[in-house]
Amino acid sequence: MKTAPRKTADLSAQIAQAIRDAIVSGELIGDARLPSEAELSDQFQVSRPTVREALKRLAAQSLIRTQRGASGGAFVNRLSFEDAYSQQVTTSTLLLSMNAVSFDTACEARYALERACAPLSAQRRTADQLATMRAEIFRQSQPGLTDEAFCASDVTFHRALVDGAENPVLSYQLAGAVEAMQPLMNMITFTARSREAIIGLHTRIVDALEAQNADAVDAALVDLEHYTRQLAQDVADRKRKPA
Amino acid sequence: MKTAPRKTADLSAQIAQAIRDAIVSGELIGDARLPSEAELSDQFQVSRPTVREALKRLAAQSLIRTQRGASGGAFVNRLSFEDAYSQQVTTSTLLLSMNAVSFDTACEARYALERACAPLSAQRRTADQLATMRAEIFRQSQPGLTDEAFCASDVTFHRALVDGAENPVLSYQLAGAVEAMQPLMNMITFTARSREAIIGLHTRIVDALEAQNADAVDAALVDLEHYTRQLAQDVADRKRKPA
DNA sequence: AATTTTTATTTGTCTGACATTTAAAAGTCT
DNA sequence: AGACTTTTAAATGTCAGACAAATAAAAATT
Repeated sequence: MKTAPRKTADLSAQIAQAIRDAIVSGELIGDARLPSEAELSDQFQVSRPTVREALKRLAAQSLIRTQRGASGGAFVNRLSFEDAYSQQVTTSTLLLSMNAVSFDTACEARYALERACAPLSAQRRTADQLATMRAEIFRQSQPGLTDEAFCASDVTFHRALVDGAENPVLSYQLAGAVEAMQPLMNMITFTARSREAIIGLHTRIVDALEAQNADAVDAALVDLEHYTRQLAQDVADRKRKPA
Repeated sequence: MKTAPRKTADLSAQIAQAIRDAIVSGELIGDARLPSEAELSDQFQVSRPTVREALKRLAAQSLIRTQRGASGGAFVNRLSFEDAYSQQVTTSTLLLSMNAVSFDTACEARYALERACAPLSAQRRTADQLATMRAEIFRQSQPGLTDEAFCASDVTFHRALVDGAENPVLSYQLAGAVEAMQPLMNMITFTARSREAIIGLHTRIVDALEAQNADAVDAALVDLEHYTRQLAQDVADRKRKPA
């Protein structure tokens, strides 16, 4: 019999967890300096390399940063929205690419979340954000644009839509959903006609936002979702039964 | 003049990034075995401790796992929803606690996202999820429940609501928004009367879900958001001008 | 007083060793 | 031959001690 897996974690993992707990519980406040590696070795009764492995684990999560030199050391990071945002994007991207999430599932999630932002965006969008969106629409209408560039512009457009809600927590949460879709979107080849259709829907969205008409934004997003899923469906069909 | 900050990253960070890129780009596929630490030392021309620090960084992001023993080594992790989920929760929790996000901002984001799930949940919720929600409502009605236990039950209730959408990507994205709010919610003291009101709203939500009435779910969520924000407002007022 | 030099501290990196775990190979017995 | 035990080799985990490099503070110099 194997009595419980006995998951004795590595020392470095244990130490990382102990420090992480201290940070999460507020025992170690932002910008506080941790003891030096030598002191931590003493405290935890392990060697310095082991302590260092623990610290690198925390650094990988943006929980601490390190500085060399006198009065240097490891400091508790005041997690910025940017840091959290980029972590969110890489995690989401990997999750979508490695877990074989269907395009429909990802797409459904993305548009459900985006529609959640729409009413707030319609209410609060700034002139600046409207300008960004119109600029991206213009870019999307340029002939000779690669599919990748079209997708990248699409991401920028939708990020502006999300940012319009003027809620950093929403922007952060949505970052993953929107950007992680990009690799999936890149599998679609956009014909001139489909680009035109998307640009038309984007224009409807901006116009509705400018008019602060939340219902119209929602309706346009619903149409855009359907159209996007239809495009993906066509790609799948064509693959199954090529010309 | 300082020409560009010259952020020469640590060797371990560079190596971690190189391997990360290989994973993200699909060059290293899931469950693939990385070269041994000794081989990596050779390839990157650094010492083994440096390689190990790099590997620990990747392990902290659940990108790899390591196994000791003969045919052991570092393997590319097939990122599971659970892993991504827990990372999402810790990042979100830290972000909310360290960035002094206002209760209103967090609450607005949370309910906006939850309402995004509501229509899908109303359509797809299983009997199992409804039962979970009703069980939590019953637990919430028990007298003598601590505020913390009440909050925890609240989280379980809302997670069931989100899971009802039967979209793992949505569940993953929402995990952070819902669970990260818990520390903020814990600052609220729930009177018998406010608990009763919340339980009433929860019941409205479950009933509407059971009836597959999306609009009614949405309306109940709107009411719940307003009520929650009112409670937080009361706490803030009471603190400013105590009895 | 301002500038330069020195010094001490701390992280970054290396070398080499040993401990521990684990799967596979080799050996042994029935 | 087949099942069991023992040995072995490969890999990660951990340690100790050293030196390099960066950096801020202290000391010395102009």
